[in-house]
Amino acid sequence: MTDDGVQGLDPRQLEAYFALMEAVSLLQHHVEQQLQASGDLSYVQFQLLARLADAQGQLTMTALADSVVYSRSGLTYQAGLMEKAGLITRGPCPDDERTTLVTITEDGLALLGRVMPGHIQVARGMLFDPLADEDLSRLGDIMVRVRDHMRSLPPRSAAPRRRRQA
Amino acid sequence: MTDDGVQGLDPRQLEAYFALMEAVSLLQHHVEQQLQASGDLSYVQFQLLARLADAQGQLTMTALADSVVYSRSGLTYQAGLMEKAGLITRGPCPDDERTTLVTITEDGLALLGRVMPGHIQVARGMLFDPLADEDLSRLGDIMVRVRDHMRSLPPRSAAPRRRRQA
DNA sequence: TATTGTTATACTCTATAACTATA
DNA sequence: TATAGTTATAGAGTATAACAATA
Repeated sequence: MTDDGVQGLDPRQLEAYFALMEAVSLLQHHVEQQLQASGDLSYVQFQLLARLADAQGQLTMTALADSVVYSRSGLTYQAGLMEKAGLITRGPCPDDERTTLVTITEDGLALLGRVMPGHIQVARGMLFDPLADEDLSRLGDIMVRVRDHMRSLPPRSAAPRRRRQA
Repeated sequence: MTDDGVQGLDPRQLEAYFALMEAVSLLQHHVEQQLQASGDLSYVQFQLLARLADAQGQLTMTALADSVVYSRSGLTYQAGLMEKAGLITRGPCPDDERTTLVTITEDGLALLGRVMPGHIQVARGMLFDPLADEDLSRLGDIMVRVRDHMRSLPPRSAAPRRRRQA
């Protein structure tokens, strides 16, 4: 809270932060190109497929939007595209008539499987190659902890700003 | 998912990779909101200002575009906005008449300084808080190495796709 | 001929607000 | 009244290609 360096962050911290942001930016760029080339998928769409696969194939729109940090209308847009492409289907939910259940199709799963190898190869070439095995363990351990911490912070698809007048 | 590892990446590597991507996505989101709120800046614009400041205030358009991984036309667009906002100026280069030199203004530097504390605070709250000092050193060390490796890979503003017939 | 930068254009993505329907 | 999802819309951002000027 005092101010040595920029607001109490020492140069070591600053460097770590900026290196992280830059590295991931570069990685994202390449990954996006790979996904586009190999499966005509944007990164968001890839994420959506991955989440669905990870959740036994089904999620509600809201759950899906939350899991990718996304507005619901944005998800509706993407879901429209992906449904048209045959990667997912949308259907009613037996428990709650308001809810839409998104289901990944066979084609969606197949595409995910087809795209994954190249995706991973990019990650390996850019991220893992320059790291020793030990580094990787540490990085994994650290980032899992960080991610879980971040997840525990308040989300955002829920109430961007309303909820202030009854 | 299918198993026996996805293409030779063991689950540990996969988890590290996805945790990294998700954490940085979340971080980016919050940082963007902070920049917007505190300085009416997009993250790209923040990066541009930071690069310029880091380079003693001046860079050519191409150098700037490269340093942010950006198309030159995209940079022209952003530079237009930022010039209009008084954050940078563009002028001729004495050495090479083709080149445009981008210079950060006093206002640009001031804005960068004004925005930085909050920016860092977000990074601290989301990234550094859950980490021990030791973790931070490791993360910094690792990511600097990774970033430098990535930088050493072929860039991209130079020749997007042409250069295939001489 | 190659390179720097700009322009024109077309398109994708994203979010906000208004709306429908259920709970 | 609150929530799930969609729609309409408007705006920001990005890239590609064509272009002008200089090297």
